[in-house]
Amino acid sequence: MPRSRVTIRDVAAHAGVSHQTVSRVINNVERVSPETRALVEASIDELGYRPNAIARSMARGRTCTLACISPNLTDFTFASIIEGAEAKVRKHGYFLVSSSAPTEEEFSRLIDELFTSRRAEGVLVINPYADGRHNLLPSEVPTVFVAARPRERGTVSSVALDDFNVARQATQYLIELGHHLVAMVTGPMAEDCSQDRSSGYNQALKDSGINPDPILVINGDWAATSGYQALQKLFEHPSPPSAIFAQNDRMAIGILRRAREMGINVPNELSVIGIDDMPLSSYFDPPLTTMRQDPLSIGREAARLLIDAVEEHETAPRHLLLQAQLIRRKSTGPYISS
Amino acid sequence: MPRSRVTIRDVAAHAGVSHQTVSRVINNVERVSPETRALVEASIDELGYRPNAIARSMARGRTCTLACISPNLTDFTFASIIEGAEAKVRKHGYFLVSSSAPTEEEFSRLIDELFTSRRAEGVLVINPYADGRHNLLPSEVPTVFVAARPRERGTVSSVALDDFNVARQATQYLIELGHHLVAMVTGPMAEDCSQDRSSGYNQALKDSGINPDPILVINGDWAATSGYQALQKLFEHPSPPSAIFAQNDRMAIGILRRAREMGINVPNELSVIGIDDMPLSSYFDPPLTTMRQDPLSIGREAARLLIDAVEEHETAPRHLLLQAQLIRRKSTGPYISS
DNA sequence: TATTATGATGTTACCGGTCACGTGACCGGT
DNA sequence: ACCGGTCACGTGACCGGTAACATCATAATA
Repeated sequence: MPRSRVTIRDVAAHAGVSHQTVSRVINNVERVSPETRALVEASIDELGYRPNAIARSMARGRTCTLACISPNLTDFTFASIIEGAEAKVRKHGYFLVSSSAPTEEEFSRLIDELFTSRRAEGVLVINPYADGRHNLLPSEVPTVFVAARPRERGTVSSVALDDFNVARQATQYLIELGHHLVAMVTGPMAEDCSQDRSSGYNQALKDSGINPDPILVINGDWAATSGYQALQKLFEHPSPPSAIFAQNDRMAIGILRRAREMGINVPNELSVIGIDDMPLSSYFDPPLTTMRQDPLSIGREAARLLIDAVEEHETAPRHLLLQAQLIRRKSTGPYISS
Repeated sequence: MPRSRVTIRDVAAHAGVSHQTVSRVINNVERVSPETRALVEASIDELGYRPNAIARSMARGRTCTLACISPNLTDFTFASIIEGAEAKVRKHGYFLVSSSAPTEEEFSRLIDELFTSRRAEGVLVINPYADGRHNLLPSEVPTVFVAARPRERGTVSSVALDDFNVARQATQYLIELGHHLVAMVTGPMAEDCSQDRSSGYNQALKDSGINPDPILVINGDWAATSGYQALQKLFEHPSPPSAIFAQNDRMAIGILRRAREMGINVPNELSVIGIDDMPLSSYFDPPLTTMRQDPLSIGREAARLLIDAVEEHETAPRHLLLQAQLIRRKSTGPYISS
């Protein structure tokens, strides 16, 4: 790293003005005569001057760096959120440092590294878990939660899928197809998300005058395996469901897999719907009907809220709920009485 | 952002020493007496002092920030590489700014933003494309290429899958199962990766005394659709292959899909192998046999090389090739003559 | 004992910007 | 002609660290 870069004072000397005038030019401050401005700009070009972001951070006390902490970077939904946020953030002149923190302990360490040394100006927390991460945040750091609404703290903004409504629509769709025995496989019930999706499911049933049957609700853990096992359990009953709402696609895929093994025809004997629209979900057998969420938008919106908070355009916490779109594929079909 | 944070001089005043002594303590320089050190450390604790990373960057001329540029952040392989690199980099006290640059133009703009303002000390470029990205890099910036070996420039390090060897193993496996008509679906032939995988395939055939037949090679584009179309084309011939080596899993999935539609039984009538081991590839129908690569390791290794280059432990460019592991699932089986 | 080395610590400048304020030229109004 | 105000620009300090050098007491050496 050569220290030989041209500075504001080099430009000043070359243009025959003071360094402050150069600063004014590069910051587009008015109080500079057109001639001087032109002169300085010529010098800048000639010397190939570029402002040093570090020095600027130092002087202004602003780093133009935002952070994003996610349980991992590989999950398609998380990665899409990050991609959306990164693009948005960069468009506004910031950089995004994205890190993974699977555990609360790592989360805490990361927060420490990022903020006590004053590297980042704000943080976007992707946290589907029902844990205490929000308690680990220094209160003065602008924060936006994604994919989870921190219940107690009304002080930070959040962006999430409208879980209740999306689940309601998914369930409603199955009901409209004529199914009355509609089962559900949930995520971990400790998580807000799973609870809200469950509420949406119940609401849809009630709206259609169907009595929710606890036997038709199986708790899963988002992994495909748990869907696989859930189907097994559901079909041990004398009157198994004719449709299943899986709270995410991975579990839905597990259900499809087990159905194939058990010789259950999807969609003729069983309809399955998920949430997410993972990549290649149209390539499973049968192609999966699902509620497509738009994680890129979630990321973009979250970034917008964060930037607003950092720049204090908007101080009051806001909570955004985004919708999903029903993607009809081959894993769902009208109810056929056996 | 309150400016009210405690600085090195506050600590100095509190401990009754000079700020330089405090600097010595926090940097673990010897020349400090144990008593003074203890005194300063007590003051640090009491005041809750944390060094300001920006000021440090300013003074040292080092930012402790590395960058990673990838075509996107959502592809599972890319995301895993980034996750591996991020963890490694952070363990060494750096931060990683990961950005997506789908086009060369955006790549160029990003490089400009990252380096002309001196924010980043090195860059990790994930670039599977056969384009001119390496020409857009300032030559003095430490760089590591991932997932592509820049052909001309021997000056930057690289980490990649050993495409040749992995493809050879995949093909060899099919041959060992008794197949002689082994087809291949390639990636875009402009890319090194596709070429090397093709060479590996040819080598495996030659090793077994099988004459490569150009009719059995179809060019794809990595997308599932191209595998889908490839199968169609391959089975238009009077003597279709009994096995297909797809250069990635997505195309293999497309092949499986089309095979199902055409009533071709996999693996009895057709064996299919891919490369990658995508998530859920065991949930397709049938579960996909594939060569599992370890993108986390690729990321880690790339980060290691980059840090070495930045810290000049190692100046000569190095080129790492990682291996993959055969994962036997249900999409491949012994050759059964029809 | 005088001299020199050495370790512990303080002083001052510096990194490359920004900020607050100072200064002189020029303007219009009385 | 005098005065206050605005405009264009310069001066010096400052952000919070680090680096180079100075200083001073003490220990080792001649």
